[in-house]
Amino acid sequence: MHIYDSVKKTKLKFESITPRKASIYICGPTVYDNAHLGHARSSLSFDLLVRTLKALRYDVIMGKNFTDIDDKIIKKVQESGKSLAEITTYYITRYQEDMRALGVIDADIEPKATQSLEAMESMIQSLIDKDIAYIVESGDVYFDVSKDKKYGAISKMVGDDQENQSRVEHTSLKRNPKDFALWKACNGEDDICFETAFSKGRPGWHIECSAMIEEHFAKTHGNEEYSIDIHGGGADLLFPHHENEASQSRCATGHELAKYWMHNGFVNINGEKMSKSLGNSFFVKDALKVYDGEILRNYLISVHYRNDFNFNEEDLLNSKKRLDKLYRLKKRVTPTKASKPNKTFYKAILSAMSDDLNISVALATIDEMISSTNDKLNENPKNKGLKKETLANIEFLDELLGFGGKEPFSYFQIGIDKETKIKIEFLIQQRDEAKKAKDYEKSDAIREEISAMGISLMDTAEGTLWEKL
RNA sequence: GGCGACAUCGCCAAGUGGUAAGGCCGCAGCCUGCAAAGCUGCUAUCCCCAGUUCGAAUCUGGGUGUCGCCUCCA
Repeated sequence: MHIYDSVKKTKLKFESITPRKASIYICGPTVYDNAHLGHARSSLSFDLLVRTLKALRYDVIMGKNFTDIDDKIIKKVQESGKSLAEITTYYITRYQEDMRALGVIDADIEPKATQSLEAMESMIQSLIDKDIAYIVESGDVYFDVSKDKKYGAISKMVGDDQENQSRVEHTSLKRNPKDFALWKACNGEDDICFETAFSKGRPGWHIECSAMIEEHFAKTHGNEEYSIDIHGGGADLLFPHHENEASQSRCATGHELAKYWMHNGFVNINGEKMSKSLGNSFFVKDALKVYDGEILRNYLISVHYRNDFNFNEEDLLNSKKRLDKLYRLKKRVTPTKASKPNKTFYKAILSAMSDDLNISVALATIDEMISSTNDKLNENPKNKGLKKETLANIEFLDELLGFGGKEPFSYFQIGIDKETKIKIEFLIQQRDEAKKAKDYEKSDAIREEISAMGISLMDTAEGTLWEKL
C-alpha cells in the first residue's frame, strides 16, 4: 500500500506502527446541520482507504469524531429552544443515516466532544503546567505557538511576518496572532459551559481531536514516536486545524500525532467551492431523494480523492451508465453461485487501489472485465464457470468499492412502484403476443407506450427485460 | 501580502523520463422484424515559451490561466 502524505507531499509506502494493524482517525462533522456532499466525499474517500486496507488484510481501527459542542451549535440551541443533546443527537443520527445510505462502513469508534471533556481538560492542564498554554484575564486558555519549535511542520504556513496580512482581526488577549484557543471561557448566562480547574467554559475546536486520539488510540495503537498511523480530513483542515492539533499533541504528549496525513479534495458546485459561507451547500439527503445512494456513491468516488470534484448532474448520469453496465452483466450471470474472483482481475483492482487509491485505474479495469466477459458470454452464453467467476468478481467489487451488491433486476427497478410494475409487465406480455403474431405495428406501439413511461426494453433469448432509464 | 494545488480528445478522467488507459458523446459495422442491450472498429501528442536528456505530458526555468488555504468549514 502506498499513500500520498500531504505533509511530506509525496507518495510513501505505508508501514504501520504495528505490523498488520492500521489505526486511522478522521475529522468528522460539527453536528449543527445536515451532512452535505463535502462530508460525503470525505467519508467516502476514507471508506475506500479502510476497505482497501482490509482487503490487504490489515486489522483496521477507524475513528471518526462528532464535534457536538461549538458556537454554531449553541447558536442553534438558543434559536430553536431545544436542548443541546436534542440538536446534536438528531444531526448525528441524520449523518449516520446519510453515510450508511452511501455505503460508508461505520467507524469503529465515534467519540463525541462532550464525552471527551476530561481528556481535553487534562491535556490542556498539562500544557498549562508546561507553560505552553496560558490563561488570559477572560478565562480563555490559549496555546502559545512560539513554544513549539516545530509549529508549521504540517502546513509550512509559518511566515515570519509579524504584521501578517491575514484577513482576520486578532484579539489583543493573545500573545501571538497565531496562538489559538484551547478553552473558551463562558460567555453570558445562556452559554453552555463546563466546569474545569482553569475556568468555566467549553473546549476550543482543535483540542478535541488531539484528546480523543490520545484517549482512544495512543495507548493501544501508537508507539513512542506516533499516536496513530493515519490522520485524515478535508483539505481545508490542513491549516490551521491539523497544524494546531499536531502542535498541541506534540507538546502535551511528547510524540507526533500521526505517521501519515491524508487530505481529500473539495466538492465544487459550478466550479466554486461548496461551503457554508457561500451558501451553496448541497445536502446529501436532498441528493438521496433523487438518486439512490449507490449511484451517488459510485459517482462521488469516481474521481481520485485528492482532486477537486466538480459536482454536476451530467457527470453523475455518465457515471451511472458505468454502473448500469456492471448490473447488466450481473443480470447475465444471475442466478448462479459465486466461485472465486478471477486472479488477474482481483490483483489488478487491488493493486490499483493500493496505489494511493487509484480509482480511475480500478474503474478502467472493471470496464475491461465487463466488456471481455460480455464478449465471451456472447460466444458461449452457457459458460457456467465464467458466470460463477464473474459473480465472484462483482461480489469482490462490492466488498472493496462498495457497489454492485444489489440484486440486478431490482437495481433497474428502483423508484418503480408495484402498480407500475404490474402495468409494465402486462404491456410486455401484450407486446410479446403481438410480436408472435408478427403484428409489429402493434408491438412497436406498445413499446412506444412503455418507453413513454421511462422504461427501456431489451429482447433477449431469456425473454423481454426492462429497465428504468 | 504569505503558502499551495492544478492545466491531458467535445465532456469526465488515468498516466510523474521511454514514445498518450478507460468511460460518456459521435461515426461505421455485427446482432435484431425494427429497436434496445451487447460486441468490433475509428477519433488527442498532452496551456504557451525556453532548457536538461539519446528520449519529456512527465524534470528545470519563465509565462498565462483556473482554484484553494491563511476566518467556521469535509
